[in-house]
Amino acid sequence: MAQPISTHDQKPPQSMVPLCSVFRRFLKSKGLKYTIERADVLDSIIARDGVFEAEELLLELRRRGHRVSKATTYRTIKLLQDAGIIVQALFDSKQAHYQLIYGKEPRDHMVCMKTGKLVEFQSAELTKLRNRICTELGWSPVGHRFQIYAVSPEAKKL
Amino acid sequence: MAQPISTHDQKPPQSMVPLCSVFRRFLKSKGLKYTIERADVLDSIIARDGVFEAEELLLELRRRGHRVSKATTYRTIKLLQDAGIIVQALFDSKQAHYQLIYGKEPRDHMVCMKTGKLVEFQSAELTKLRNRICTELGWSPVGHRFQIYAVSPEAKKL
DNA sequence: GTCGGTGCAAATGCTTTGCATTGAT
DNA sequence: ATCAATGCAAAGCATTTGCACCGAC
Repeated sequence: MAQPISTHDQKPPQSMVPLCSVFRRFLKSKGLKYTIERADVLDSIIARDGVFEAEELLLELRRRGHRVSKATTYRTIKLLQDAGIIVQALFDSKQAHYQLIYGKEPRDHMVCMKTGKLVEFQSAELTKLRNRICTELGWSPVGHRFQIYAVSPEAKKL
Repeated sequence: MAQPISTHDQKPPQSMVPLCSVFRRFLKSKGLKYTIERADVLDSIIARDGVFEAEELLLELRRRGHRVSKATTYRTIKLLQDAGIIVQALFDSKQAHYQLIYGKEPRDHMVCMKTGKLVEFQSAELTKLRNRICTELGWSPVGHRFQIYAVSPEAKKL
């Protein structure tokens, strides 16, 4: 039912069209340009494949030898949201967390209250429930965010 | 199944013990004091009964003729979170939203993508699903946050 | 060659904190 | 009387923005 997803031992299901093309097409449709900096930001996001925050992304960019300013990184994050490639995933109010969603199944999160461990999972049942709730109330579902706060098996042993 | 909740036309199910006592007891257990300001903040939160943000709470306090500083309001919000009386409900990364939870059933949220309309609802099925997902993965559920992004019936007509 | 893009540093806006004063127990 | 709480204003931090220069189309 709920499928846990390791962020490390499996490749994400990529859509046929590479992400950079999707982004480039989006930019062109808005009369915007596909620059090296924007490509570098997207590359680093793909490299992290999962949940990330702005500061981490900056570090990843530096690690890969890319010299993109903080301002441009934030500006690109915003564009990628508009393009529907990433979305915000809020865990706390301190800072925004984002996740790559284009060409992926919706992923929900389970956070350990003791260790902070984060596990992503998918649940088709949840999506069905969401759609049912919307229909009952006359709304049209667009998306959702589901976060479970729990104690992980490892933390229980501590 | 999913029960929509109007925030206006019904009293919240209050627990037997008044909230102020719960708070006072919490403070005492921590060697902290129950001050007029803290009581005023809690009163205003109860008056709003639902989701609120810090700035709104300040306004509610002023409306009721209470003179509580911004600093104290934020400090009290933090204490109320520690006491398990309110929790954060994140809708966007701009600012924190909080909701009163003590003595209430867990409430989830449906936000209209077009009008920003917010509806709270309860779904026992969701909680059951949450528990099932946790059990399957060996975790112990503590709480959850579920937000549906959708288009409301009124917005569809626009 | 033209706009839009970039980096920098300054500005924002929510939230937190240091400090002198006030007040609950 | 004591020790924490308050209010104010200043500080923090993530994020945004103004502006002069740069570069993709």
